Amino acid sequence: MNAFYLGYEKFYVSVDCVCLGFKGSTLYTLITKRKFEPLIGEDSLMGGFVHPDENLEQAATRVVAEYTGIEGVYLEQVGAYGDVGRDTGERVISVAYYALIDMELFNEDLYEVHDTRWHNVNQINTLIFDHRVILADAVEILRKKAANRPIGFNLLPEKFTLPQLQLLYEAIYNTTLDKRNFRKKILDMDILEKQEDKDKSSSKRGAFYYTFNKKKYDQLLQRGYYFSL
Amino acid sequence: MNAFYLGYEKFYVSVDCVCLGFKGSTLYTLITKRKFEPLIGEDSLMGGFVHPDENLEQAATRVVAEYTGIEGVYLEQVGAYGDVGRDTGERVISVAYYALIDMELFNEDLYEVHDTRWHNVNQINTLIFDHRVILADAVEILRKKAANRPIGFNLLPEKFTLPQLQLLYEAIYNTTLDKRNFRKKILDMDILEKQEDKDKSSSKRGAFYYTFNKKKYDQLLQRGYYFSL
DNA sequence: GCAAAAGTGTTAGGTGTACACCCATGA
DNA sequence: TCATGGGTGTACACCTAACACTTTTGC
Repeated sequence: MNAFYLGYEKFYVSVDCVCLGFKGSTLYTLITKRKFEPLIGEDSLMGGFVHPDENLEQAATRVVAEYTGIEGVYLEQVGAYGDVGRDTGERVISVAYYALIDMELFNEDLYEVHDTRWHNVNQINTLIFDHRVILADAVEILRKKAANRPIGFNLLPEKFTLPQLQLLYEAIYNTTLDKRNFRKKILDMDILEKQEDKDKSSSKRGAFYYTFNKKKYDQLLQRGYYFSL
Repeated sequence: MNAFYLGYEKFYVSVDCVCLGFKGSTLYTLITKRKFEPLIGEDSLMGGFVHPDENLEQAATRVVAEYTGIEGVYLEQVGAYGDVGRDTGERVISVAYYALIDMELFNEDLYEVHDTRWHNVNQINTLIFDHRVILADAVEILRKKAANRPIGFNLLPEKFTLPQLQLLYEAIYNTTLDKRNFRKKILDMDILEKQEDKDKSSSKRGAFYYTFNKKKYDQLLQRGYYFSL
């Protein structure tokens, strides 16, 4: 116990998690109804207080698992939010993370348990406190990151098609991309494995499945290869 | 007072500041000797505990002013660091910022007051706790940011020369740049104002001074102009 | 007059972008 | 057989990167 520290105030510290998912051609984020006062019942990001025995990222992992049923998701820190009046109940300093969720793994039983729903990222209205800012910052960081690192795969099932992947990037960047240019670029990176089978759910002809080859990706990274989409 | 919050633990929250400066052709960072136990006397970033009545950025501004004598520096958040054992005294969650300092404004009286010194960023050895990681992360973020936003000017005096500016970018990216290409690119952005007078300190011929035109820069930003260096 | 840094244009190669048609299949 | 989405190659414009010589001036 160090005497020096004693003169200073302590704070509640929480983590707030932006859970992002992708389905069809739109990006979704999970929103829950706040369970306690103040602002009980209002739309909110998933949050929780940090425990004394866990790191920040562990806390975020715990919260995401609690609300989605998925362990070990891809997490990235968005930043710390500590304005004096941001939480209208008490002074709470929050560390925000975004999580990339494969929506196929989401446990739908939890919809009721926590009163959650997936919302189109571009159609979010009011959220409590500064959660809209956190959401906007998270999406912004995802955009930048996705432009140099192939992290989008975390939003897709293990097997996905190129049209699906393109729709994902179009949703992230909120734009449209040229099919031929997109395919050329992504295939030239040599980090995808073409599968034998096809997804026939969205067309008669069917689109070949691909998988992300993380081993190849890591090798290329080490050789200083620069990815950009 | 909300009953719900009461069940949770509170934490010490500090800010740690990476003060970056530039002189000659090298990037410097300010390092201080820690003033209290544990690890008293060891090399450390500038830090301080957050006060109940201030935001995180205000805390960082306060700490930077305390150690440099400069108010209102350019600040950017690096992230939150909260591993359980990171501070070997108590559990402290730290929010890190980097500050871009015009070294000409630095108050040298403070060298003694706080036992500080400027060190070449590339020649930092051991720092306490996770401060080396914080420093590395800060420089990394600066590099990325400097590539799309002309923030380097915050490291230079109001009037600077193009050779100086080039040396700055070479220091940030740790590389060498072609003089003609660099000048063309930066002048084409149309955010610099050529002055009448020259800096004769580094050559007989002298190099023209320039100033950064923030108004023009903001206009271009609003028009969606994309900067990149 | 010479040393030392400031300043100045052009070209080739590569990268990004625009663009249109055929293919496979189920209904 | 036709409607629907999957899959493929090329040409041009632009941007990046490489490169060498002249100018100024204090000593």
